[in-house]
Amino acid sequence: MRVELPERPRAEVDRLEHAVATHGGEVVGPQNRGVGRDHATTQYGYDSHKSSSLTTGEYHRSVASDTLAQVLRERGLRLTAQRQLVLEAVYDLGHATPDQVHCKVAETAAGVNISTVYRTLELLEDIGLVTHTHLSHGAPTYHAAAEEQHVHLVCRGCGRVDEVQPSVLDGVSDQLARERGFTVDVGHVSFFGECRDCAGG
Amino acid sequence: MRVELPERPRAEVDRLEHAVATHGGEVVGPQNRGVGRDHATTQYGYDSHKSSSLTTGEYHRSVASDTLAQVLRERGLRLTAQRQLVLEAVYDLGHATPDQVHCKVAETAAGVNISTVYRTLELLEDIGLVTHTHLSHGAPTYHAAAEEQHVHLVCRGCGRVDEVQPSVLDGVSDQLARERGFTVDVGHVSFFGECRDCAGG
DNA sequence: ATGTGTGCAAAAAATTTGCATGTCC
DNA sequence: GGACATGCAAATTTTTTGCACACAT
Repeated sequence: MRVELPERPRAEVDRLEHAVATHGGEVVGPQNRGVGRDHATTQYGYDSHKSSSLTTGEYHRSVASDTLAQVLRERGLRLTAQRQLVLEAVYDLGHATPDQVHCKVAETAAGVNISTVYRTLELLEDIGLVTHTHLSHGAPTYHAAAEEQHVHLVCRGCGRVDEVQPSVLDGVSDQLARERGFTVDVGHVSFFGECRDCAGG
Repeated sequence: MRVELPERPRAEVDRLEHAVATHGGEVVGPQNRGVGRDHATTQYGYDSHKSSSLTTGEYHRSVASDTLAQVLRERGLRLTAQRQLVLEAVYDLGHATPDQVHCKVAETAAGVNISTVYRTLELLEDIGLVTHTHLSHGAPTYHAAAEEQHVHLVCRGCGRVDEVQPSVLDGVSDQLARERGFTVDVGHVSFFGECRDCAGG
């Protein structure tokens, strides 16, 4: 199922190169470039998926690229294609497990390793660009540490994750602050329940 | 660190026996009872920890025993010492990972297997006696599916989990129901943030 | 040029499953 | 007595880590 890096996808690479604002060489496709397959394992590869409509993902992405580059530079860290791809994936997916992020990234760059995804998610969280929560079951899900915070509505029926303005919590958070001295982090609230569609059934 | 089943702890076993309302034989301490240690692995064992003050845990526990026995019977399932111990552990711990539950159970019955804990937690959740959520980081935490539901206040600073009446959500849940048709499960809400003590620092 | 990041493989941790045996009803 | 649970071990799955090599700066 993996792509062998037959060719580099222009659109994607171009954007990356631009974002990195660097030399004109190869941005991605690291090790063993020319090597056929020395030891059976697949190396870096590309694929030409990725539809480019002007989704909110797109918007976030470009903003993110700048922010990412900037924040990394500040901390003496490096901007790599993998890091950008992981960040984009998180923005695109909205809420995703490390594994889902990996799959998403793999659509574009098949060779990116899962451990890199883990390491990168951790880094991005450190930096403050993404956060992780635990929606419903199992694995942790990562999502953008959006400037505009939102409250999650997780449906137990269909698993959909919807969002609403954190302002719905104004009353509650005031009350909790007053009565308990507890400051609610409204950017990390999830309500579980049943959505309209599932309730109808 | 494991206890070898030198003797059975009276207090605990008594309660179990009573709850099970069964014969007067051994309630716990299954396989290899008399066997010294045939194959290196520790078998069932007991310990005499467990302080018995009248905590809310105690209260929950007795109520739970009845409920558990009853619900199990209804579904043609069996009441076992393991199941009771796991349930008690969940009540006592408040919020705990499968591993923590296992440790707690092990304080009383050292031989209970971790896989039994997993299986039992799943069963208890099925039955509706416990629920699991994902507080802050890492692993899932199980807690009693209390009759009186409550909202969790999880402090990111000290990790403390406080609880408040779900009534604080009345406004929000009404609003969400009206505007989004989303029915909030108020028994499973967690707010993350900073508690009074940590905010002071 | 050089220190950082990545892929890879293996280790560690967490969770699940099959099976033989023991036990609840 | 018979079905159901449990312990145990092994299989899976998820996450972490050590290392050598490549690459961003």
